[in-house]
Amino acid sequence: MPELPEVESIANRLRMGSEQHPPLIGERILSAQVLWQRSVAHPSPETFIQKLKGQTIGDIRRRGKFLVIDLAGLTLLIHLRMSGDLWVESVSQPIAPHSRVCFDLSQNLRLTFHDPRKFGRVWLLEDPNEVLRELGPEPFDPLLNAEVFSQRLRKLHRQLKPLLLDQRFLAGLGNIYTDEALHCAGLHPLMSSNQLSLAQAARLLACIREVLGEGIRRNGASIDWVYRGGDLQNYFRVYQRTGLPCPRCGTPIERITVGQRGTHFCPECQPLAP
DNA sequence: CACGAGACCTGTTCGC
DNA sequence: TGCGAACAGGTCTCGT
Repeated sequence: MPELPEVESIANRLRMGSEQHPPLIGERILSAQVLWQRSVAHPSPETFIQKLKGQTIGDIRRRGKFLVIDLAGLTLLIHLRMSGDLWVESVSQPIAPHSRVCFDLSQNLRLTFHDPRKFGRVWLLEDPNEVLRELGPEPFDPLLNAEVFSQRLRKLHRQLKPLLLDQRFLAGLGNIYTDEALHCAGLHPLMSSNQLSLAQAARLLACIREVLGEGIRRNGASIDWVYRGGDLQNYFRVYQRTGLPCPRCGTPIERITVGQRGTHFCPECQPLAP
């Protein structure tokens, strides 16, 4: 589910608080419960529960699609994958179905990792880089300029869509924002990365930042029963718009499957060079 | 190295 | 109405 803008929105809400709950910074973890064992990637659920007890929440931030929660000498990483979300509830509430890991906090608060599809994972690590070092650069990293991006694209021979989804190449893009960025840049999802000119690479990078920035401003996208909060879904240009007119030229949007992912594009604005 | 398929999971929507 | 198929914001692993 959540891509960079959704994870950033969630991290911001947990850190700053909202109308529903106070900021979680400084909250003490009184106890943790693991309701689905495989949701804890590391360490064992028993050790996870034992080490978390009495910890205090430091900063809460985002790296790629990971939520990063600093504790004292330990870091809690959470990846929401397809259907994960984080809820802040009262400890007096019954535990909702599909809750996988619960953290009971001071002030009668409970942080719940809710994940119907069970794909999400949490890690408790002394060194978060054990997991995070595999990630590519952040899309907004100022060191990632057009020249650097162009060279990274050019030294690989990969289709643009699967490449942009590869978190080792760039951290944070998922299916929605990749389709939107490729449409913005006028590039076909099957185009080979080594064929991009410097100008095309520069445009693609600018478009990635534009669509992610719009997603962050709108607090992400909310689709179906998963994740509520943002409203970017009302502004999609191609994603889930198969057969509807391209907002730029009016040609019906097409849907193909690339790397087993639904892929939406405008055949007029995003031609595939021979 | 690059790509495709299968696995991991549950819930919703679509087509007959 | 019922029921199976298709689909869903992600990632890993294996085979070619």
